[in-house]
Amino acid sequence: MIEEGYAAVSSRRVATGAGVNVGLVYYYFATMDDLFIALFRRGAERSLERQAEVLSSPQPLWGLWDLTHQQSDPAVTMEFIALANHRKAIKSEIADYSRRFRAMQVEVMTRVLPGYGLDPEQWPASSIMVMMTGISRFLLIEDAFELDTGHAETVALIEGRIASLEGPRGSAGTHGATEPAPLTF
Amino acid sequence: MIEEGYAAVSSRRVATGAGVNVGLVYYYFATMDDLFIALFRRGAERSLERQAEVLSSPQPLWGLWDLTHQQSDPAVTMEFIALANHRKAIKSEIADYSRRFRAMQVEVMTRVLPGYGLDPEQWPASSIMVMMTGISRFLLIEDAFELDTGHAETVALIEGRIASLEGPRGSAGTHGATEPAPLTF
DNA sequence: GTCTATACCGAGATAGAC
DNA sequence: GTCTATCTCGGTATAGAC
Repeated sequence: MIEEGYAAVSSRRVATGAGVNVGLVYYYFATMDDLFIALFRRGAERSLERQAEVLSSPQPLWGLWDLTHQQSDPAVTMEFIALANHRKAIKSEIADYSRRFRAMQVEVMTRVLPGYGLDPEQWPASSIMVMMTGISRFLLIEDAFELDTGHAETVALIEGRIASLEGPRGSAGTHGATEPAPLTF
Repeated sequence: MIEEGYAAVSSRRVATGAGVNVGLVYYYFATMDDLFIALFRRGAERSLERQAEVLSSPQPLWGLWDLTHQQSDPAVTMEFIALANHRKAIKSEIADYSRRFRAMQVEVMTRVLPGYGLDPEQWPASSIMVMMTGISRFLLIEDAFELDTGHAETVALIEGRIASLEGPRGSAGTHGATEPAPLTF
């Protein structure tokens, strides 16, 4: 899927890769869509766990930011999104999990951000999450195309804001900046 | 391609859709990749023209922001990105055009943003473009999945910043805010 | 330039033996 | 559970007549 795209994932190739017969693939997964959904679900569950971990850390913003840059292979994500464009079952599966990811983020951030001196009226937790996620995903996609115009500057800018809110990366406990950070995310 | 994904685009179906014979498709496009590249190029050229237009308007920030929300069908974009993951020729085609889009944006913004009172050290034009593009693309993708948590808030936030720099949407000439806008993008 | 005809392959999926 | 065998379809691509 990563190397050749979802269209290259066939029952025959899965069988061969597993050292097994084609019929057996259909014994476990009635259709190829079922197989894709099982694959997605397994990955999503793992990611949910990892997100829960970093969100419960002393520096959830740093945790989330770093998580995107490490974990998520943008290629496989793009494949699933493309798949979802024309397979309803997969689309709703992705939508369900995305809601859970977002809900978990917003729940934590709504509690944490005011302590950082961020006015929730001006900087709603949900917006912070949408913007942060959008930007980091976009950076990864561009990376895959070897596009990097403005990337270093953007990373520096975002990480500067995170640091002003949570203190330097890895310095657990020093967050809750003494001088209320400028409201500039 | 939009309805069923790139994998559903076959020489046979293209031929049928065009009311023409399969052989003729291969007469014009030696391989299906050539056809995809031609398709992408045509769309990209049109988009480049539209971008040039809005960038030369009196409110280039508003123009760019609105352009993403109107024009770009995220579905077809996703399909091309997925395609690019495993077809080198398409990948480099997309990369080339992306560089041209970004270069055009940065060129204009580097001239324009200082006049808005934005310090280029703190807010490099390239970063503004990366962030704005990333966020608006992300919003569109989520929309396709009927996810809208935080969307309204984020749009309000971004549009508020644009308005503080360029004045209200559509009010050409009133930009260059009289009171230097707070440096908060 | 457009068509007919065809070669060849791999896809999804099922039946039925073991 | 696992395999063999097979059906049916649609994919890419080409040769060659018109």
